[in-house]
Amino acid sequence: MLELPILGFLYEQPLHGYELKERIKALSGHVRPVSDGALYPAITRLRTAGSLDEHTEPGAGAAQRRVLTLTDSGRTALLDRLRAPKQNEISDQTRFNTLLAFLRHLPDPAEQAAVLRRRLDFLQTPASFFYDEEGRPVRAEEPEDLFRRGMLRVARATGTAERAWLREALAELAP
Amino acid sequence: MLELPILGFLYEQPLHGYELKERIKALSGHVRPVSDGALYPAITRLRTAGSLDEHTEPGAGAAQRRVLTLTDSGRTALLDRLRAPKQNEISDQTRFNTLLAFLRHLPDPAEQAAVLRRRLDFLQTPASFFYDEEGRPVRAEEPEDLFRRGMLRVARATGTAERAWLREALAELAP
DNA sequence: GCTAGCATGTAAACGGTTACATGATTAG
DNA sequence: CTAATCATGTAACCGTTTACATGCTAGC
Repeated sequence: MLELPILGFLYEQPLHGYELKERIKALSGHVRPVSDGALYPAITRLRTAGSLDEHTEPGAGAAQRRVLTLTDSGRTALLDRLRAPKQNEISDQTRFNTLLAFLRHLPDPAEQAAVLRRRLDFLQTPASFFYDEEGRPVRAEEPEDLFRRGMLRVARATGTAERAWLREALAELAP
Repeated sequence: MLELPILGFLYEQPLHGYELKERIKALSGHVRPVSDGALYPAITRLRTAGSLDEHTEPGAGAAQRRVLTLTDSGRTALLDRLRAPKQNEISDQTRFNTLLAFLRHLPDPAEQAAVLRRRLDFLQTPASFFYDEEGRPVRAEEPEDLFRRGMLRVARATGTAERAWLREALAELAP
């Protein structure tokens, strides 16, 4: 989960850990801060895997910076992950957002479109939220309580907006 | 994360593990299945904590069922968690949804409203997604690439729908 | 005879949170 | 002088995923 944004941000330019932390936090609207205990081990993993090179630079006040650069292998790893996301990166709202944030790095518009299409297919499968155990659609007014009606209403609005955007974007990518 | 839906579903009636698994999965629109390796240890934790009693019943085909019943202490634990959610249960979409699914169990409408208000306050704080590092609002057309524009557009639509619902719901709860 | 569904569990590995630890610079 | 920001790290703990393990019943 953390590795994708690390690779994604480093694709554009070398950065050190602290900068990565800022940017990853911004990706969630400054809502989900990245803990050091998650970030630095993730960097170490990627470095061990050969995706990252590092060199130190004097810090702007404070400790030495470990500036991280993406290797060719790291660049390939990023593109592979963007091209072939795992199913939970398609179905999970938050993970899919992370994917979207870096999808522009995929050089081929057809490959970008394929990812969007997977998400659209997922949002269109009726195996979902809006159907009860027997496959009957659940009406917005049906759930017994105020709160479940709210869940349904918000989920519907979100789905509608996202499907509309995905269709437009797909049209733009494959004119 | 798993403990809340377990307590929530058992609040209504005794269930065994397999049934809990089905219901928790349905809560996510059958998208996020619950693994046994998460469910059974979670049940054990809650039983050890005194939130659950269990007795066995013959299964409908196959193994014996361990039917779980909420204790008084478990009932209190659930209500406490609903009354005073942690901040990440307010800010995280998925977690907040889980909260909503069981919020009807809180007996006092004023307490229900307080939870909705926290979510509304969170959605209204401008420390968010839609503002850049200097606090300036980001326009929907501004981001450089198609995909980031999509993220923004969908996030906006979602936020608008949810805020509208929250305001209506709050009006209904405190007439 | 075989597969899908019912039903429960354990163990290893993984990734994340929280807490601990250090230390320099800059703005109030 | 002191708090915030910059900057990096480790260690204990926790919950989840994944894989392994077992076995019965009902329908094809």
